[in-house]
Amino acid sequence: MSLLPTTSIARIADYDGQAVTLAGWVYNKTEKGRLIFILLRDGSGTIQCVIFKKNVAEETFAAARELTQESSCRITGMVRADERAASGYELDVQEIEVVHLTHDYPIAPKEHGIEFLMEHRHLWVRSSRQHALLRIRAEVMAAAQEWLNSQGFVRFDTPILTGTAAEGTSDLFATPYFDLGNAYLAQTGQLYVEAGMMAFGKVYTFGPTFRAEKSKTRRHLTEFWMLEPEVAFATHEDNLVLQEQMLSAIVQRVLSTCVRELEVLERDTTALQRVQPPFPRITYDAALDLIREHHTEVEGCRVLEWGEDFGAPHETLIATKFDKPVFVERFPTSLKAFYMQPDPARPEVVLCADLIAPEGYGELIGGSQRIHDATLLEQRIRDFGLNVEDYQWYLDLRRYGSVPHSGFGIGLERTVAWICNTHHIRETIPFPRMLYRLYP
RNA sequence: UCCCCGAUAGCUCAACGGUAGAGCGGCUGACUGUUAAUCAGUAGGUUCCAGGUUCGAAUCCUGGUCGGGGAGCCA
Repeated sequence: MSLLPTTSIARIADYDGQAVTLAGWVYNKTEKGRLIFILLRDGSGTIQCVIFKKNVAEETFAAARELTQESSCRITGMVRADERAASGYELDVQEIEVVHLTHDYPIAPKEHGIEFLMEHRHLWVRSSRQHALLRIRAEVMAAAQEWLNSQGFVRFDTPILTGTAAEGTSDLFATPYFDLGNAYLAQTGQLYVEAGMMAFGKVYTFGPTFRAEKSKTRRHLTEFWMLEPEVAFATHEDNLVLQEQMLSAIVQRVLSTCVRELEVLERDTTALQRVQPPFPRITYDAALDLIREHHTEVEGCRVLEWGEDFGAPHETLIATKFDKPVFVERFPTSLKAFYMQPDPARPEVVLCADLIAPEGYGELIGGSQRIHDATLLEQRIRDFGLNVEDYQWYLDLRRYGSVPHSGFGIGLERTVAWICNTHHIRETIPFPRMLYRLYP
């Protein structure tokens, strides 16, 4: 066998005219008698390998003939630029080493139903479209963290097992926890990240969060990833600027580093190129006016009274009125979490904002300035019917060097779904957890 | 939790109360430019489960299971 070091397909252009060894899996194969084409993928890309019977040893041609879809192999050959090749290069094969011969790979190169594909998610992730989506997910995660790090943020990991419901709202997954009763899977790192903020100034937590709600839509998972930055001394205004800068940086980086993936997904990138600060802002009150004026344009979109929350149709309607993500700020206090700071000019609303994505992907970000006064915070905990004893540590943050501060949470899967323009967020995470999906 | 829809070959589907079918995939063969190749041949069935109606049920009825789309809730 060849002694050449293994080369990645992504770097094949560097080896034009040279012999290389590639290691990967057969993505597709076409036999034409004495000529065989093998489309090889190695995770970094795909390349067509060409085998002419008269140009190779008998055992090499025989090996090429027996290769099936998703068989693993090492292929040695000469890299040759070719205009007929989709990637611009082909490999003229000299040797083939079959590593493992696959029989009856379930996912054929044809249309499949979603149930079948979800049941084979562990194999489906090899397919080009899924590969592109998950590659962009990884890039969004890296872009977000590297941008925050460059701005002086420190990653501060918050617990997944918690003793109480953080916000006291949504349904939580419970699990027995030794002699301490139930533990709950975190629905947010919000409260804990505030402790980190008081220690490091600018922090973020990034990890899976869990909601036991029986949501059954294309925008919901029971396990999803959330990135939650928190900044000391930051006002509501500072918070919005941070959000639009971070999201713009993420989108622009994906545009520059994931060109091939966006092509695979057939994403119209002109809409993404517009994602630059500043983003439009409207108040909750202005949003109600907008809904009143245009509600007939979206099915199921009824006029709302002041104090009612938006439904999915309302968010869709608002999104259609702007060509960038749009902030809706200053919601009625009763609609939001207990820890949000009242607007000093209008105590009936809080200094918060939801960022609604264009193209009907719903709320990407929810953020707010937090209450920094211990007395007010304790009062709000009681008003919301929560147990003050559970929040003593959280109140401590306001008793020892309290400062105004703000933060937000951005849903990773919704962000990726929007950037990729994919219909359902279940394709933006390797193994989606949903109401009726716990396997594989 | 509520509303709507579905389950037939490995996959995607047809058969609409009267013999269980096609395409793709698999296998065999032909082919030196295919890339969801083409052509010929071939194998492949507990029609989701349990009852019921009927001379006869994939088809109609009842219950269940599993799944899909949406709402609410949320990110």
